[in-house]
Amino acid sequence: MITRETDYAIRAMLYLAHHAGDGAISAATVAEAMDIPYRFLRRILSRLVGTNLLVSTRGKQGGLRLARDPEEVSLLDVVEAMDPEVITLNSCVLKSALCARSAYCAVHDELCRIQIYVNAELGAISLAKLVEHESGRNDDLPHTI
Amino acid sequence: MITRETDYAIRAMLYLAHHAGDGAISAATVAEAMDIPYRFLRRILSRLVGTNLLVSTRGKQGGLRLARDPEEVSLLDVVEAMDPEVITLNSCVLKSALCARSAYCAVHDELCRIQIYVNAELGAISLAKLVEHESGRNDDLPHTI
DNA sequence: ACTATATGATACTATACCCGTGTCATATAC
DNA sequence: GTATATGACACGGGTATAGTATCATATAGT
Repeated sequence: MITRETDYAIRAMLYLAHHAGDGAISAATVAEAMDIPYRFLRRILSRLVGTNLLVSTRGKQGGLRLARDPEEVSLLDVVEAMDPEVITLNSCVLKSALCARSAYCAVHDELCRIQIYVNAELGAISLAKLVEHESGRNDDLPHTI
Repeated sequence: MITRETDYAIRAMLYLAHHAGDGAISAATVAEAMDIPYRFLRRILSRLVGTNLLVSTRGKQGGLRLARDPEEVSLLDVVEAMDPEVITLNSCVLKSALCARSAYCAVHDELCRIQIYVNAELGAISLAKLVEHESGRNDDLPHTI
């Protein structure tokens, strides 16, 4: 399950992707535009900086910007940055040691197969693709990116 | 994320599928065989009865049995019985009303697409298939179904 | 140099969910 | 009648989620 924290992270990344090339953008600006609690967002952005998805500059005129081109950042990157365990279907998929029976467990095999597909799909969705989709449909609507 | 409760439910269903035709099996037997805390399992089985996946008979010689053939019960059935929100990738996938921007949200669209695939996959995995896989590989191993 | 503006790093709280337990009532086979 | 089984709740500890609060630090512009 994608938590709200991760959801906010995606929104923030999308906003920054949409404004890539505009220089550094402050957390306050992102919070306002994306309707995310400021202090909560601060911690999220901090994490995204720590995982090298964002680059920050301090002080006046400072802020955040994407560390890579929007084409080079996937939804999976963002999700994994926020939660190393990703959207894991079942914990036994992640740590097979958790389940004594995992070596012989058919359920485990099936879940792993599905999990691999999900991760591949998320990895194939770039921020650029998402931004393109959104702006193509509703440039003038309120509260859109 | 599949919770441990759901995981137990799957294990229990698999055990009962494997012993389909053997008559009613008590919760105590399932708990012992599948290494699930008895009282916890009781509540889980109660839920599976309530959602018509299991049929129970009370009293001596009573217990649980599958309400349908193992071929007719999917992993999705079990997961949905335990948690109506299933393995939902994101809550906005389920209740679009949660997110004001969902109508124009590309992320929402992509997640829905993946979610549909996941559900279809889970729906295509029957208990019979799982039991067949397991027993084909390790009939003599300890702690297997 | 000073100040306003920006992030960095923690620590804190309240709520909710997860996992498991405990108790008592009720039905039924022998 | 009694042992055996499920039915229906209520309770509690631990942990994660969602959000807040505070202070330190860096920097652009005056």
